[in-house]
Amino acid sequence: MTNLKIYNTLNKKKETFEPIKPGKVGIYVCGPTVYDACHIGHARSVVVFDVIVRYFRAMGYEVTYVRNFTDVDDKIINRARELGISTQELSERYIREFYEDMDALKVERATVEPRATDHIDEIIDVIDRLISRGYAYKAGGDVFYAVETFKGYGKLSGRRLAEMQAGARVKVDEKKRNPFDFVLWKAAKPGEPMWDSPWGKGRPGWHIECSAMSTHFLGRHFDIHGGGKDLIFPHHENEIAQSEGAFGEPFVNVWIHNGFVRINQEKMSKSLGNFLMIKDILKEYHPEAVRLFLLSNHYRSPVDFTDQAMAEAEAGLEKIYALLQRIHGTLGSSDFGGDEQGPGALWASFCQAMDDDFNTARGIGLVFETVRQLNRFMDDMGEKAGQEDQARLVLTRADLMRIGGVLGILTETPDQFFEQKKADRLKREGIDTALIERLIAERARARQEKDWATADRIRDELSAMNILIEDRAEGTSWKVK
RNA sequence: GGCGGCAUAGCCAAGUGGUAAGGCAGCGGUCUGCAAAACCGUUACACACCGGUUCGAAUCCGGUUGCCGCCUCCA
Repeated sequence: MTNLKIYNTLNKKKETFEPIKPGKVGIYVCGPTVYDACHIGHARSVVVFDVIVRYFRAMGYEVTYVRNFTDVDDKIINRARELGISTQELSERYIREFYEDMDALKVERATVEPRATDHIDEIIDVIDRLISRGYAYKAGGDVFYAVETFKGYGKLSGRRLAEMQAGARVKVDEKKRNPFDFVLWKAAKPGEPMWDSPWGKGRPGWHIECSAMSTHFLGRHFDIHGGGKDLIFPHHENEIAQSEGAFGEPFVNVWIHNGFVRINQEKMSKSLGNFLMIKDILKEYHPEAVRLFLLSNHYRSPVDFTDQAMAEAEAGLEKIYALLQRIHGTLGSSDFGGDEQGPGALWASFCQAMDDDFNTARGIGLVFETVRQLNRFMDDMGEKAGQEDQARLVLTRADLMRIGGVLGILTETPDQFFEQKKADRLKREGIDTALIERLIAERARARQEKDWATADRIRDELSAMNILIEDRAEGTSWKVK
C-alpha cells in the first residue's frame, strides 16, 4: 500500500511497515494517568500520534486507534486524598480537562478510549494467566511478575538485568524475589479503591492495565504501540513481559516513541517549576501554531519550547493563511469547493517525507517552499489569470489543504483565521476598533489630498497603538502587531 | 556504573554515500508617495574534533570532546 518506513525502538532501525492484516492498522498509545492537568509534553505525544493516525488514514488504511486513560494509580490516590475527593471524582475531572485541551488542539478522538477501571476483569485474567504459566507469584496479597522467568526481558530497552543497579534510588520491596520484579496486583489498603480478585481484594499495579486493554481491543498481536520515550523502561518493557508471558505470542510489531519537550533548554520538572500547561499556552498562542511548532521537529528529537520558537510558528501559520487568502482573492468568487482536485505533486512530495518515519519537519519545509513559489507565481501573473493559472492554484491549494488535514492545521477559512486573530489581539490589548477605523478613514482622506505628512502622522499614531497598516490596491487593511 | 540519543550558518531545523531543504533574524533591491505585505538577491565556500573505509562522507566505521535522556513517577 505504501513505502512507509518507521523507526522501531525494538530493533533500533527504520523498517518498512507491514501491517498484520492488509489494509488495516491496530495502534495503541499510552494515554495519561489522570491526576493532573495536561502539559505541553502530553500535547506533543498526543499530537504526534494524532498525525501518525491521520496519515495512515490518508494512505487508505483502516485504523483502530486505542488510547487509554489510567485512572487507578498511587498518584491518583494520593492526590485525591490531598483534595479530599474520591479517586473517581479526581480522574473524571482530569479526563474532562484532557478532552478540553485536546479538542482545543484539534486532536481527533481515538477509536476507543478505555479506562483501566472499566477493564478490571481483563486485568485479572491476564494476571491469572501469568500465574498459571509460571511468570508471576503471589506474596501476601500482592502478585509480582518474576522478571527472570521471561527470557526476552530487556529486549526493548536494551538493558540486561545483571547490569542494572537495582534499588540505587529506591528501596526494594523485600517480598520481591528479584529487585526488578514488579507488582501486578496490590493488596487492598484501607481507603483505597479495591476490587475482588482470586488473590483477595486489591487493585492493579501500573503496567498491567495497558497489557489488558491493548490486547482486549486489538488482539494479542497487533501492529503499533506508542508513547513517550520515558515509557520505554520500565513501562513498555514490562508490558511486553506481561503480554507475551500471558499469551505466548509476539505482542507488538513496531514500537514508536516520541521525544521530550524542553522549556528554554531545561527539562520540565516539578522542582524547576517550569511545567507549561496546555491551557495556559493556548491563552497565548493559536492552537494550530502549537501544532505547527510541535511538528516542526522530527518526533523523536527533543523540541525546545521558547517564546521565539512559538513566535516563529505563529508567523509561519499566518504566512500560510495569508497565501490561502490571496489565492481566494485571485480566483475570485467563482471558486468554491474546487478542492476535490488532485492529488498533485506537492502531495506526492509530502507523502515521500511522511513515508520516511513521519518526517513532518521536512513536510512543513515543503509547505513553506510552496507558499513562496505560489506567491511568486501570483506576483508574476498580474491581472490576467488564465485558465491554466487558475487550475494550478486550485490544484496546489487542494494539496495544501490535504496536507493541513494530516497535520491538523488550516482547518479555518483564512477570513475566519484573521478575524479571530484580530479579535483576540484587540481584546488582549484593549483596543477600540471604531477609533482605528476612524483614523484610517482620516488618513485615507489625507492620502487622497497627497497630504503625506498627515497620513504618516496618523500611521505613526496607529503604530504606537500596535496597529500595522497595509495599503493595497483594494484599500487599506490593518492588523494588530 | 549500565543503556540510549544529540552535535549542520547569528538562531531554529531537514538531510544517512555524490558535494547541503525550509523557517526566523540582518543587509541590499523590486514594488510603494513613504511604508507594510509579497518577491528577488545576499549574509551562507554552515555539517564538534581526530583518524579510517571509499573514486567520492555531514551521511559508514573507530576514537575524542561537549550536551542531554532513561535506569524512581513522568508524554
